[in-house]
Amino acid sequence: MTLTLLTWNVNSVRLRVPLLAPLVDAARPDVIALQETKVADGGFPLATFAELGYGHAALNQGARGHGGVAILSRLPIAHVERPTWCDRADGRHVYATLPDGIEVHSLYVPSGGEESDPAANPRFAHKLRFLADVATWFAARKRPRNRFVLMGDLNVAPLESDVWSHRQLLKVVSHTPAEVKALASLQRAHDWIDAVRYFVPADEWLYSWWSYRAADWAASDKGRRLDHVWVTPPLRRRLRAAAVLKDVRGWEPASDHVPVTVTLDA
DNA sequence: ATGGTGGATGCTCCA
Repeated sequence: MTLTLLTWNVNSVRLRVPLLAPLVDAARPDVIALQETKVADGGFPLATFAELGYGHAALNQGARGHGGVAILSRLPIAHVERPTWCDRADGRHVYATLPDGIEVHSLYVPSGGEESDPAANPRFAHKLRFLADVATWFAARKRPRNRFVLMGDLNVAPLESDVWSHRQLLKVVSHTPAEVKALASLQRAHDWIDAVRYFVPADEWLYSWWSYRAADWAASDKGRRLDHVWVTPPLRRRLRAAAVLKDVRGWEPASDHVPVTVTLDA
């Protein structure tokens, strides 16, 4: 028995409905975490997910037309929470507990705008504060036996091999030293294990996002690994597989992010 | 140095 978890920034869940059945066929996830659903809770395509076998849902809609996160599950979920961060109810976090006690999180970190100076760019300041506040919260909840999975668009590519050019992206929001440091603090806050890099060595390039602005995303291959699955130490020995579903970037109509999966021994 | 695309909304913001 295994438990497969999938995270995907869908960039509008309604537009991605035609891709859901083929994705489920390809990845067979038990739990799906979505970000950037861009839909009010009343408009969420719950029936589509139910038909595919995901009859359990936890939603946190975003501001009108933006943000929004969700968890869809084959298994019952309980204890659903929808934290707000930085005093903004903008639908960036939802979490719930599976029947075996694993707590799964779907998190959408602010992208941070263009300018990489927090004094000049309030969006970047918000991103850094968001990461720091989430880190403080997880540190306060830390218990040695916690079995947590944190999935989502963390909007930071931490390793040199997580971007197409470390040197050229040092001042580009998503790979600046300030963000990488903030993400590292979040990772330390609960001793999170990067479940994808657990299987893919740090000297191998790995991306989960390719800009819409490239004429040919596959040919230029200027990607970044912004989407992550982390687990707490009690789940380490249950890690069985991880995958970044790069092909999905070519499925039309495409999101600019691809799904990432991690499989645990159950 | 610049502009490039896409999504939701409604004549612009966000990523």
